[in-house]
Amino acid sequence: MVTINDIARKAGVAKSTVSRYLNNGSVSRETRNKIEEIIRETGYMPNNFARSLKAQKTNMIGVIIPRLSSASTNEVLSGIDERSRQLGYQLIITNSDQDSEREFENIQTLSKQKVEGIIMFARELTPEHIEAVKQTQTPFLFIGQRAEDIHSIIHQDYEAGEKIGKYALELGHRHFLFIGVPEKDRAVGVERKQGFLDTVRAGHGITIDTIETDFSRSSAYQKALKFLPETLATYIVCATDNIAVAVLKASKELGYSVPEDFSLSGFGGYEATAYVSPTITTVSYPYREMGLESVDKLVKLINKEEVPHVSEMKNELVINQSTTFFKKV
Amino acid sequence: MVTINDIARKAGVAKSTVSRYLNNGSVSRETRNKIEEIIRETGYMPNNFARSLKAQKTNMIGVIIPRLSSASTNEVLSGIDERSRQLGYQLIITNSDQDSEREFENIQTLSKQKVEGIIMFARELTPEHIEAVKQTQTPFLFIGQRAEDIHSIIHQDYEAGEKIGKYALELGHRHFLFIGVPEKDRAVGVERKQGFLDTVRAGHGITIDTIETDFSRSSAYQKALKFLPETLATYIVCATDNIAVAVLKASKELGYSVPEDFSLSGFGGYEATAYVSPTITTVSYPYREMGLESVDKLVKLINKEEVPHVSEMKNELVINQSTTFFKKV
DNA sequence: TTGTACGCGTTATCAA
DNA sequence: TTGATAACGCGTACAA
Repeated sequence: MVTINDIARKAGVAKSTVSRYLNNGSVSRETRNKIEEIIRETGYMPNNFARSLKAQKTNMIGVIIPRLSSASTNEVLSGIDERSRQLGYQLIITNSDQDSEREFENIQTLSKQKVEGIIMFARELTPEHIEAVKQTQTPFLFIGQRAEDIHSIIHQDYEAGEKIGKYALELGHRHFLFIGVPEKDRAVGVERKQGFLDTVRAGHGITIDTIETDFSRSSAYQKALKFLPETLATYIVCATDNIAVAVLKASKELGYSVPEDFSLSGFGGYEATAYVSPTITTVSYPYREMGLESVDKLVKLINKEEVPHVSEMKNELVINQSTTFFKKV
Repeated sequence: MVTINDIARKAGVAKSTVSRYLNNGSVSRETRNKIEEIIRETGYMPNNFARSLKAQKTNMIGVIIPRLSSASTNEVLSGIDERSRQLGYQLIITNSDQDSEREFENIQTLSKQKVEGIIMFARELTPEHIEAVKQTQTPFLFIGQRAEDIHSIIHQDYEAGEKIGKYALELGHRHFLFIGVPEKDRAVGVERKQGFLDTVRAGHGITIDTIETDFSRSSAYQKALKFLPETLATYIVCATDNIAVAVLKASKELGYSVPEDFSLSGFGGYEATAYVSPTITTVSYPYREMGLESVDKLVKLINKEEVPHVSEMKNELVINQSTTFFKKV
């Protein structure tokens, strides 16, 4: 490897001079030219580790994501990438494969890398998670789940549930089926659902059935093949767009038509909802903006500025073709 | 920051002893216990930079991707993540936003980080790219595009095109429309297309029209709204699954039914092709395996082992509902 | 088993 | 403007 020493020797100057050239640039024209030439010749590149070691700063931000193949995650990630780049931070993205053990590991790894801050996409939040984060001295930000004592940035999931509930009632529906996910995920499994339930429960003559699945399309599809023929619901609320896409698929397979036989909606606002037929009514979440904001917030944390414990991102009902007025049958 | 020196002082031993404990572990029971306790108390974590600086090894692999929101990219990435984890490498993922300048930047950045090897998802490959890579002393691997002088791992795109061509001919089709992408992307824009063209051209009474779009769904959708009413083709070949999904969407919008009015196929084998109706015939690419193999190959490069310049990944025709026999109209 | 001393590549301080 | 030197945190000969 070619080091600053090599450059100095070949240029016939002290390495401190080369260093000065590299940073301030305040050197004489003559030596500057000489150094520039040697650097070009040798293809020298400063060693970031030595630099970080000295400067006690890495300019790196660590990100922990649950999986690499999620549309929403990637949107947020894209926002994180953009903003951190603007701010001169280098990103280290680690994947936990939806496994808590690996989440702990990744927190450790990133701490050892001496990243200046960590952003973690939270799924379920156990006491061990909180503990692991507190151990770390590194500024920390959770995305997606509200956490005690630790800063977080979340969606208004309860409100999103309310929006769908209100909208469905307005359409005249009274018989609902909610396809949810496990409650370990508080944001999606509890709040989103509760917002919906609290809203529709307020009405009269309402029936609400509930089914639980996971975040994968395939599970939702399999389950839908079973429950669709049995349900009396005229409006099916899916906890995510992926689930909605899968249920729609199963509906067609079984010969139902949406929204004639029942209305159907999701949450998220993924691109996929716009490229199926009918297009799916959903609540659009500002994923990219969330990524931008999360970096802003983390950087404030790094700089020890005051920031609110929880930041909430607003969302928006998007009405598409998959929902329509209740028709008496 | 708590360093190995602090631990040593508090434990009343030399830092070399602590270091030995950290690495070999060969210390007396007594000191071991003492050190362990102090480390637990202080939450000490070794500084990876100092470590890398000393060891001249970072155990990091750099990855350059064109964008964060691509299904195929993420599948490959997932494979890369899995294998590099198994092999004890830490991943640094950087995003180039489909911009050549940023690709060069990222190559630089990763080199400075002293990653041991770089995997880059290639889009278009210019002489500047080749030059930038050669500048770097870092072992380098291109994914997705064949490159002179530089190691690469690619799909059998030409063969994939052949498969679709052969299949379409067998179904009795004679009038084709190929929806392609710019030729800057040699793999998809040239080879995939050429494999198809060379195959169907061999027959008689064939007509082939060609349209060019980009990789986004929205562009393909907009264009499809225009060309679908005009085309006489009975089989539409889309260069990617995303394009196929968009064309299918436009077809429905316009009142056509697939495959009754025309057959339609894509390339890639994305999950999305299975969750639309009709499901889309495609060629399934082994993205995840490609990720695994690319790490294997890069590691061999790092260890200066002999490896073939180009590795090819096989693919497979997947027949779904969007294609059927040609029916005389 | 333990401790001393040095070097990894860089930057910062201070004197020349 | 330049150069000598110390320091960042760690690992490792080598000596004790």
